[in-house]
Amino acid sequence: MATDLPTIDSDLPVAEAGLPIVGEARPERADAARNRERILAAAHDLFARNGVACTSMDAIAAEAGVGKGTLFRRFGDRASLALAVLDSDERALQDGFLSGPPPLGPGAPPCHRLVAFGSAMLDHLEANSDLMLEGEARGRGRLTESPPYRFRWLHVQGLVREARPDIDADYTTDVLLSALAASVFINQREVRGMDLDRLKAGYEDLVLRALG
Amino acid sequence: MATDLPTIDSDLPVAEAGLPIVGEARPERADAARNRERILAAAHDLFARNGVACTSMDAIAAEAGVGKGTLFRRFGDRASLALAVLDSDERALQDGFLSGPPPLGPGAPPCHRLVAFGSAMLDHLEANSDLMLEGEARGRGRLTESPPYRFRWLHVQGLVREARPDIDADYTTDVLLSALAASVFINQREVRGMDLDRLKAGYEDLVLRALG
DNA sequence: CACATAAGCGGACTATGGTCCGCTTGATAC
DNA sequence: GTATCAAGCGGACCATAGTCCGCTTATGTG
Repeated sequence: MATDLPTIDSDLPVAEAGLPIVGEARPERADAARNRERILAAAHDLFARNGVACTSMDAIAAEAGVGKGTLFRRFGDRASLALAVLDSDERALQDGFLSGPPPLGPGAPPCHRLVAFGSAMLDHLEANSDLMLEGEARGRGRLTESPPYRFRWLHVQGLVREARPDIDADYTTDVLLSALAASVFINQREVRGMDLDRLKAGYEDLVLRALG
Repeated sequence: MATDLPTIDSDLPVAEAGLPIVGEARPERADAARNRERILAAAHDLFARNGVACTSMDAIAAEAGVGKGTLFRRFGDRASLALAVLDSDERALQDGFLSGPPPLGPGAPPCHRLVAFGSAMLDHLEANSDLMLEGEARGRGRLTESPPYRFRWLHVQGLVREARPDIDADYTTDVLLSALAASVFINQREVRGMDLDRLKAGYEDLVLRALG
C-alpha cells in the first residue's frame, strides 16, 4: 500500500497539497469531516444522476446542505472536487502499479509494465472519463499540478529510465502520458469511435516502438 | 497557396464552419466587416499588452467599441476568437507544409516531413503558446473540432500512412498531435524548463522510433 | 429616392465558478 | 461549567463567458 503517497484526500486545495506531510496538522473538526463526506456523497450522486458536465457547484452545495463557501473551502475548485470524487479509484490504480502483481506491479520488465500501465489507465479512463476530463487542470502550467498526475509521471519516468537509459526519459514520459489524456481518450472513443481494445493495442505498439 | 482550405476566417462559429463552401454566402455587410477588423485589432492589442489570460471578452468589446453581442456573433466563443487572432500564422504554417519547400513541404520522405512538421509546430507554439492554449477547445469531444486542428490531423495522418501503411495511422496521428498540445508544451517549457531544441530533438526521436 | 427586408447591433440578462468576511461553534484549557 | 479562539461556516457578492431580443441600418429593388 501507498498510504503516504500524494493523493488528494488532503484538506488543502490540490494546488497547495503537493506532498502533504502526514500527521503534522491537527485532525479536522468533526463538523468539517461530516461536511466533507456530505459533499463527496452529493457530488458522487449528482454526477452519476445528471452527468458531470451538467452538475453545477451550487447544485452540489445545495444537495449536500452546506454553503458554497464550505464546498470551496474544502475542495478548492471544481477540478479538485472531481479528483476527490475519483480518489478511491485513483488509489486502487496506484496500488496496482506500485505493489500489485506483475506485469502492472513490480517484477516484470519495464516495457511490459508500461504496457500494463497503459491498459490500466485506459480502463480507468473508460470508467471515469468525464471526471478525469473535469480533473485535468486548465490554464498555464496547471497540467501537472495534481497529485495523481505527478504520481503517474514519476512512475512512468522511472520505468522509461529503466527500459532505455539512453533516451530522454522526461520527454518520453510527457509523450506517453499525453497520449492518455482524458481529452484525447474521449475524442478517440466518442468522436472517432475507436474501441478500447484498439486503443490498448495502439498504446502497446507505441510503447514497444518507442522503447523496444 | 491554400486559400480555400479550412481556416477560421469564416463568418460562422468554428463549430459550424467545418469546411466552408467558399463564395456561397453573400458577402458580409460593410459594417460587419469593419467591426470584425476592429475586434481582431483590439484583441490582438489587448492580448499583447495585458496577456491573453488577463483579457476579458468585455474588455475586447469595449476596446473595439462594439457591443458584446457583436463580438460573440462574429466569433462564437473565446476559443474561436483566439484562433481567429492566430489565423495568419496558422495559414503560413499550413502553406508551409502543403506547398512550401521540403522537407516541410512535399518532396521529402514522409518521416522527414513529419519531423519538419514537429519542428514547425514547436516554433509556432513557442511564438503563440498562450493563444494556442486558449484556442484548444474544452469539453467533451471538442478537441478536434477546430479547423486548424482537423487540418493538421489530416496532414499527419496522410504522412503516417505513407510512411508505414502497416500500422494504425489514426491512433499514431492522435499520439503525434497530443505530444504537440499547447498544454503539454507550456508545461515542458515553463514548468520543467526544457528548451526548444530539446523538444525538437525529442519529437524527432519519437517520430523516428515510432515510424522508422 | 422610397421602400422592404434581412443582416447586424448592443446591452441587459443569465449562469456559474470562485472569493470574502462577519458570525458560529467545536475543541481545549482551566 | 466557563472562557477562549481558531477553525469552520454560509450566503452575499464579484467577474466573466455566453444568450436573447427589440432596435437600427446597409443594401438591393423599383
